[in-house]
This record gives sequence, structure tokens and C-alpha cells, in this order.
Amino acid sequence: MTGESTHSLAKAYSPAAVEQELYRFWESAGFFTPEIDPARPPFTIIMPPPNVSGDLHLGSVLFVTLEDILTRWHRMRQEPTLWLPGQDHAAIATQNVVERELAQEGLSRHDIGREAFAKRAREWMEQYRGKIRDQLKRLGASCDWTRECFTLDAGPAKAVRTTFVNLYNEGLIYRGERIINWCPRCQTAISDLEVEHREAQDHLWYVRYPLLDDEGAPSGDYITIATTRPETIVADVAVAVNPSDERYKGVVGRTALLPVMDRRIPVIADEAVDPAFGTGALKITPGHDPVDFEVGQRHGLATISAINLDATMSDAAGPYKDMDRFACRAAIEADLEKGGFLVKTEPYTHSVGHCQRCHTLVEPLVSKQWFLRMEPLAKPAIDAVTGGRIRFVPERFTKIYLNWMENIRDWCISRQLWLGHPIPVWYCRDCDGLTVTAGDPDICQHCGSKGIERDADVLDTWFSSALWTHSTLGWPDETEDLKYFYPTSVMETGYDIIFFWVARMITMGLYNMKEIPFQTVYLHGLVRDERGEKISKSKVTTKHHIPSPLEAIETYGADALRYALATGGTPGNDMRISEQRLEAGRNFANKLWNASRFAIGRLDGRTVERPSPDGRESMALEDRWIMSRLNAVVTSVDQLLGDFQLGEAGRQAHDFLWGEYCDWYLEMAKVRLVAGDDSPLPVLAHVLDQALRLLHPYMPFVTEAAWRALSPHLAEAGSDALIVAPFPQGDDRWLDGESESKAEAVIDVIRAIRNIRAERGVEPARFVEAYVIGDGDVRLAIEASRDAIVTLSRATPLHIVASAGEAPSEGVVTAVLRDTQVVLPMAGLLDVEAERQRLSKQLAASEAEVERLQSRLADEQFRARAPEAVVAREREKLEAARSRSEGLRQRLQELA
RNA sequence: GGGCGAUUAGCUCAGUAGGCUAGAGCGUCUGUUUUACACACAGAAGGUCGCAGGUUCGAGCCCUGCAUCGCCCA
Repeated sequence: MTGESTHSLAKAYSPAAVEQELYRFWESAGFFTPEIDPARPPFTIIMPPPNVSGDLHLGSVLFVTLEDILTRWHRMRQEPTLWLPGQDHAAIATQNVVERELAQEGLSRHDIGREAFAKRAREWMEQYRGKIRDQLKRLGASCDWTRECFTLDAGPAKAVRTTFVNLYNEGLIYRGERIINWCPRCQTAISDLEVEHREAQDHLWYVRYPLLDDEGAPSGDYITIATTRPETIVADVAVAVNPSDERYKGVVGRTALLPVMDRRIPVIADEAVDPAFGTGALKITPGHDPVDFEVGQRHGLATISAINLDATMSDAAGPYKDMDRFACRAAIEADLEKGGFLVKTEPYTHSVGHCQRCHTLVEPLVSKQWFLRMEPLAKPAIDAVTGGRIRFVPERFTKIYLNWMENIRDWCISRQLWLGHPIPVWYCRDCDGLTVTAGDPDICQHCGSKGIERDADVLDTWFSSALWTHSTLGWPDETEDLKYFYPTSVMETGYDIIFFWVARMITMGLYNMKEIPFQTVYLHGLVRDERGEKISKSKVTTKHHIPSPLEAIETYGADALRYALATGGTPGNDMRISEQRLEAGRNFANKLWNASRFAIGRLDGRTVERPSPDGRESMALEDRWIMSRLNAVVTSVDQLLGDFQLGEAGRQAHDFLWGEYCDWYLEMAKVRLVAGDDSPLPVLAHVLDQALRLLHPYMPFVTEAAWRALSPHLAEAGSDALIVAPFPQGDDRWLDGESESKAEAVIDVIRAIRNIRAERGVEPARFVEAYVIGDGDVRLAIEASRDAIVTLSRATPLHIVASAGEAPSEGVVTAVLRDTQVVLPMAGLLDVEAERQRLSKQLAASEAEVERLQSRLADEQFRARAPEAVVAREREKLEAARSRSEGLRQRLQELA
């Protein structure tokens, strides 16, 4: 070790020592902020804003990594690149966590009131915005903080109000009494999407309702219905059967007496009834079942609400008033039994709706809410995708999106929460008019009265999220950002929010902007722990066997974490993450670091020019080989990145750096360097430089740190920092198949000698005599690589000969390779019988290969139909296998 | 009920124009302080690519059916 520079680089890469300083350097240098240049198209990603309800988990780290890879890659391609960060207020989730915090102090939000609650929530949100910001920075996220947005900021708020007013004025937003999903715990309406259906082991109750005769007296007949919800009997308004059901032909039109309540209800016929379910007769409860609500509408039936917002029974439940819904069920069951109405109960498994946020059983209730009419908005959103203007990656998600869009239902957008965007509607006490405006009105738009009162509700958080692609860029104002960066390039997010978010962004982007919000939707899978469980912050009770992002960063480094996540799976598929993967990532970072240390040490303060393809002919074999491989890999990685194959691209870069550059090129270059030959230095430095560039999007910290030390040695570094250095471009002039196969022949020889040594138990330090048999160009290549073979396989003296006759045949171990043979005299160590067995085994395999290839080539169909190149390759293989078999046979003969 | 995904080495996963003698990491076994790296190096073992058919000169990859697991929608 000569140079001092190597001493300044620690022996093992220490992420903690460089990461935060490097991030500050990038940020303060302004690398994250793009320059608007109308002459060049930008690359834009709007970050899916993390919820401020908590800090990031490993699942969120995946999106950060993937988006940062795309961002850094495009930035290095010298495109004006914007990755716009933000956070989401996540109304219902955040309100829940703040309430939980209050509960620990023995308080509810009602105790402290709206204003104090808002303050509490603001403090919470500020705190978590800060945490999230820090976590993103620790991960190396190269997003433009100067444009950071929060969903409750004034800009997005104005966008929300403007959109609401426009939609309202066009009649697309309406207020109405509809059956909605109510969460009794969150005390708010939620949309269909926020209901999670879970299988429940339940019961089916068969209840007979007495039928009345024409006089209204009990006829002695009954109709038996089956229900999963006996407690809602109190709100029944009819019994329904399928019109085609022969069993009930005579019953339709009669009147039944509702047990328990003694109410007269009609028996009606409706297509919605499935004759195969239960008895084929259903109780109709429009107040508490979505399907029944529609039946009720069709038949002009009354709606009775028997359950209160807190899930207790209402006045309409008569004797059961004030009971909890579950207690009521038990009471009614007992009463039915007592009255002789209960025919039977049987076990029944069905799926039951739960609140996505708190997992409470959802109650379908009739309530006055605001809705967004989706159908007219969905049409253009469907066209944008079917017309190919928006593309889903992986493609299979297109169908999922379209299927949902084509069966779209109106969206309940109002929430009875204290946190979120207030609905911009004012009610007048003096007239019936509504004032709907983006401003802050003092008087009623209709009668001018000052007696107006704002709607107490807020909007579904996803309403503001739907505008995120343009509200973050300044809409409704016509800002320079909006003009330049919209439509954005890629929307990168999880497949689990296609409906919640992606679909709505497309509809609202098209509605507000008359233009698609993004060209590509790249969907990643979910990150699971090593047991395959989904990681989420709402499952606080589940303990995961994996560290939190900060723990992972502190233990393994941000690069290791990013690399593990980026290469751990394939697009759109879930992946598991484990400590072992993180460890592998850390090891790779260390490998990169040490390869750099080596190169920098050998450069020893000198500066080198980049190798030029014009001088290729005079370069050493391994130099030409690694340059050829480098350019092939660069082209491949670039292509894969363009195709969103981020995992595969990262793996290829890894395999090249470790398996080819470090394992072979470095070791071969060392041999020349030790001999005082500096000719490998330009290649050594250049290939490393290119590899660091390739890997920078994946592992920004270690590559930047290494490059910082390397670049002074490059005559044309081309940049002040790796983060903005040009991404490598493959140059076909370097591709050199001949050098590749020659270098591979050399590598094969080294491997063969090592292999024999290991098998024969030769002490590692000992040199062994060896013969390499090869002719023509191969022999020249072997000869040229003599020193490398000697050093890397500890073979001395090494004889390179043209024919088998020039090598000894007694007491030797032989390896018959593709283009060469290796012969090692092993006088003392040779076990003739073992050697015979070893060679026989190889011969059998080789002959089988010959046979396979022969019969394939003998096949006329194959020769006629397979591409010429394939046939030629098979011929070559056959030739090689034949000569290998021949060599092995000869050796066996000599042994006999 | 409809749709989608997964099923490849002990484990976690690659294998995207069908030509593969099926790869990697981790783990296992044998060696090694070889001055870039023991977060490493060298060598080795380990797979009838879920099952059954079919298409093709040729199938881990395409088609059909089935099985198991998971997800989404109704």
C-alpha cells in the first residue's frame, strides 16, 4: 500500500459516517430542485404523500426507494427532474390516533371541543410531518423540498374548494338521504371502499311471519324468512320473494304480520331475491341493508331507522329501545322463540363489513350525506386508459382498474370528522338556499341573510388526494410549475390503492385539467415481514420480526436497506424482507467501498484518461474483456430501467460489479500492477466510475462517497458530484465477443487448476506444476495471460503447449475444458482409481451431451425450422463436446 | 360466483422476445489472516422448475384442465 489516500478511507464502509453529511451536501447544493427549461421535457413524479398518522414503516420505504431510483436515474440522464414530496392529513386515521392520545389523559374530543382538538391535531401533524421528513432524508430521498406540500396547506385547500364548487355547480355533487356505511366507533360515514369484508362464523335465523287473510285476521298460514340479522326485524317493512319462485306464487300480494312488532307488512315480489338463499323469502329492511334499500325504493316502501349512530336501538325499535345492537339481537331471538316464531337457527358463514380503520362492525344506515356522481367522470378516465394515454405497469392491473371504473358507484364524500377539509357549503336559516363557494361568505347567496351556517362535516381525505397531481403544482392558479410539470411522468404507488387513489386521480385530473395526470402508473407490491405478514401501522399489536426503517438504517445503512428492497422482488408482486437480505445489502455496499479503496490506492494520486475504443487493439485481454462486459451491462441496465424492471437492473449491476469486476478483473489487474505495469489503471478507474454511476440510483450514499474519492483521479470526471454525473451509455464499439470467449477460456483454466488443487487437498500456499494444452488463438490468449494464471491458481512452473503429446500422461490429473486441457502432475497425490472414476463420470456426461446434440442436429425439422444462429451454436457445442469426449477417452486410456 | 397472482435448490427469490448444460443471496460442507474487502476469498454439495395433458424442431417460459396458498371484486 503506497498511497496515503487509501489510509483516509476506512477499511470497512461505515454508513453512519457519511450518509447525513452527503445528504446535506446534495440538498444545499440544490441538486434536488430542477431547472425549468421549456426546451426540454421534464421527468416528474409526485410522491404519494405518507399519512401523518404515524411514521414510516418498511412498506413505505419501498416506494421511497423505487421513486428515488427513477428520479436519480432521470436526473443523471440530465433531464429536468422533479420529485415532489408531501404528506397527507389522513383525516380518519389521524383523528383516531389523536383521540387515542387524548384517551390516555382520560379525555375525549368532545371534552375539549373542536377548537382545542384542532390545535392538538395540528401539533400532532406537525410533529409527524417532521418525523416523516427526517425519515425520507435518512433514506436518501432526492425530492425537491422547496416544493413540499401538505394536504391541508392553503394551496391544496383552495384546490379542494374550487373543485367542490365546480362539481356542485355542474350537478355532479349532490346531497341526499342514502344508505351508507356507518362506523359506530369512528362516528362517521365511510365509503364502500373503506369497508373491509371479512368472513364471519355466524348464524342464519329462520323466522315465520304469520300471514293474514283478507279480513286482516291470522289465517294460520306462515311465510318463513331467513335472516342473518334478527335485530333488524323491528325495521322490516315487507317480505319479498323472487317473482319466478313457484313456491310463493299465491303469497305475493298478501299481508304478513311482523312478529314482535305486530306490524302489517306486504309480501312483494322482487328480482333481487335469490330463491336459493334460505327459504327463498327475505325480510325487507330498507333502513339497514343496502339491497333492501333499493328494493324499498323500487316498491315505494317506507324506511324505518331502528339503529342509532352509536349502534344502540332507536325509538323505532319499540321495546328494544336503547339496547345495544348485539344485546337487542339476543333479546329478539328470545322473544321470537317465546312467541313460537323461531323455526330454527343454523350455522352460517358469510362476509361482514368492518371499518378499515378500526375494524368495528360497520352498520348500514340511512343518512344525509354528500355524494359525487361518478359515472360521467369515469367515462373519460376509462378512455384515457383504453386509449393508451395512461399505461399501467405491470399491465395486468389495467383490467382491475377498468373493471372497477366500469361498475363505478357514487362516492360518499362527506365525513363526520373534526379533522379535514371543511365542506364549502353554508346553510341559510332564513331561506332554503345553499351557499356553495370557494370563498368565505358572510351572507346567503340567495336571500342575503347573515344567518348562514357552515356544514359541520369534512370531506373524505381521498377527495383532496384525488387532486394531488395538480394541486401540488399550484392549480387552480396557472403557475409556471403547473404548465411545465403537468401531466406528470410516473405515478408510483402500491396496487392496494388503485381504487382509492389512482382511479380518482385520473378522474379528477381529467376533470380539472382536461388532461391526464400521469403517463405511467407503476404499481409495486406489498412488503411483508419474514413470516409473510403485511406490515402496517394500524396493526400495533402484531410484532414484526423485522426492524423499523430507522433501526435498519442504523444497523445496515440506508443503501443496504434500499438495495434489499429494490432487488428483493419483481414489479407488482409482494415481497418479504428479512434481516438476512439487509445484511446482504450491507455486504454489497462494503464490497463497493473496498473495490473503490483498492482502485484509489493503486491510482496513488495519479490522474488517468478514459480508455478509448480506438486503442482497443493494443489493450490487454482482460481489459478488452471487462470493457466489453461493461458496455453490454450498461446497455442492459439502461433498457431494464426504461422498462421499469428496477429489480433486475439492480441485480445485473450487482453481478457485474461483484462477479466480474471484483472477482476477476481486479484480481487479474493486480497481477500486472504488482509487476510494475500501470496499464490497467485507466480501465480499472473507468469501469469503477461507470459501475458507481450505474448503482448510484440504488445506493446513493456509498457510491457518492466512493466517487468523491475516485473522481479526482479521472481526467474527465464530467461532474462535481455523482448525483448529477451523466448516466452511462453503452458503446457498441467496445463489444468484443472474441475477447470475451478468450478471457473465459483463461478463467476456465484458472478455475480448473483451483478445482483440482482443492479436490486433491493441495495446501493453499503450495505452487504446483501445470500444463495447459491449447492451440491457435486460444494458446496465444493463454500465453498472454500466463502471469495471471500463475498467480491466481498458484501454478509454477506453467507449461503452455500446443498438443497433448507435449504434456506428461503418467501420474497426472486432467481437466478437459471447452477449448483447452489442463494437466497437473500429481505424483504423490494421485489415486489412479479415483482419477479413473472421476474421468469416467465426466466422459459419461460428455457423451450424453454428444448424443443429445447429435440427435438434435440429425433432425431435419430442427435444421429447417430453428434459426440459423441456434443451429450453428448447437454445431459448435457438438464439436466441443466431441473433442472433450475424445480428450477424456485418451486420458482414460493412458491411465489403464 | 367472477378475476388476478403465486407454486423453481433447505429458506427467500430471479429467470419479459420459447434455444438453459435452470441462476443469485442466505444457509450447509471443506479449506484460507492471499496487504481492497473475514461485511471476505477459494472449492463443493443441493433442483424430474406444483400435477396431468397439449402446441412446437425445441417448453421453467405458450395453451387447456386440476391441486394448494394468497389477494381483489360481487
